[in-house]
Amino acid sequence: MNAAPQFSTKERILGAAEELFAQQGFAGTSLREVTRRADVNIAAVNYHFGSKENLVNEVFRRRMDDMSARRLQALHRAVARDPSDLEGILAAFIEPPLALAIDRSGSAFVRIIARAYAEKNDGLRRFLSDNYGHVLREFARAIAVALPELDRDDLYWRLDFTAGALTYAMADFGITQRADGRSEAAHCRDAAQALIQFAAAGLRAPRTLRTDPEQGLEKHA
Amino acid sequence: MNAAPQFSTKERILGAAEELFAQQGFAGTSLREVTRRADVNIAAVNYHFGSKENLVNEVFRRRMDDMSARRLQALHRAVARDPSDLEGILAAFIEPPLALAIDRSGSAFVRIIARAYAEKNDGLRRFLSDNYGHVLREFARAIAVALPELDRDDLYWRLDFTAGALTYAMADFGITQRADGRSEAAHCRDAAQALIQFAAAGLRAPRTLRTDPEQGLEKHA
DNA sequence: GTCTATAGACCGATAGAC
DNA sequence: GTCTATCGGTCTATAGAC
Repeated sequence: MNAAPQFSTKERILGAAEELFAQQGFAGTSLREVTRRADVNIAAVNYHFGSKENLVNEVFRRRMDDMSARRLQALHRAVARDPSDLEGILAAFIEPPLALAIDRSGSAFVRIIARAYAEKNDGLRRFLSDNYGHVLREFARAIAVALPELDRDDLYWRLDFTAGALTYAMADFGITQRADGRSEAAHCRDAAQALIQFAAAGLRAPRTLRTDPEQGLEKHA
Repeated sequence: MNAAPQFSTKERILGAAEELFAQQGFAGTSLREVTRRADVNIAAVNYHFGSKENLVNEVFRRRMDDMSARRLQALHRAVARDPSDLEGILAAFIEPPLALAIDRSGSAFVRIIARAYAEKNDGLRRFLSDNYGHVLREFARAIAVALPELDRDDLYWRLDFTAGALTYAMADFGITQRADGRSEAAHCRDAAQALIQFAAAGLRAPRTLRTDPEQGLEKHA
């Protein structure tokens, strides 16, 4: 279960931190646990990363840079092929993170992403928004081109819904369980296919009618 | 910012815990912070709740019982009116939590739900599944009746996606910001309307075609 | 770069007086 | 039911030897 010893101290710390953060969250994981699993001295983490917060950021950077590049590359390929191919755009958004989930080395990371969204007030969220917000904005632009009739508010809402569904599916929450005969890889492909189908239909839905500001949800208690 | 002093010690602890858990997570919040904000003695939390874990459970129970009852009541009303009214079923699922988000007293709680889904390995998840899992199963049954053509796997996937989108929207992650002129209540109604429209279209999408197990997502590195 | 040792603070939980 | 005081343990971070 421990990180392989042929990697550098720094790499071993990153790997151990990724697994533990995925299992227990950031606040719920101590540096002592991390260094114990990585089989390095407790002082090494401060030598290599300076602080726990910076270690968290570096755990993200190691995977996110690659994942964002894969998403944008797939997006540009899909748009060059056919700018109105909504399914192609969605596949570019959805498949790279789910492909990462197949790897043993990346499966912990996708659960970390879900945790990051729940840890709302951290510097981590600013770090993610600053460093990777442009990816989401580029997808929003491509979808606006593919669906020119789509209302701007609906576009943003629905892109958020898609991201939420993806995050949720990646973290394998929920009631859908992998069938016994189906491999992990096949399960992820099923998820990607199902989500592309679901999100494409949702994005193509008729414009949402806004209710009168006076009425609507009943406020209770 | 502190809880009003006319409430009992127990209520004040619950209220303070709810706000802090929403902001900082469960592991990230200490009982000392909770009792400081509630303006009660540190020993009171163990007297009234026994342990931190049990306090977490009670924070949930206080809101979840009511929310689940509202969801099921709305579901039964919608199904009695028209068993094929998918939008009505979805409204029964989506509106009670978003209505809770409007209340000042409940807005922290909806963010806690998102945290609960991210805190994967706790007893909390078992607690939620044991106590409230039947609600989700009842919605699955109603949707299966409303959409008899819908494939069983697709139903479960798409219900998960809807729950993920709802969780994400409630916690106001994502890029959709409330417009300056729009009230919090109107914003929540917008979210509910947009999500019902999105999820209904997604659920009505054609059956997802499963790929051949041999091909699919490229496994990388 | 890696170690030991420790500072300085905070944690959850409890005992026991009132 | 509420308080003070405290136990035994944890934590992040750092100083300084090697």
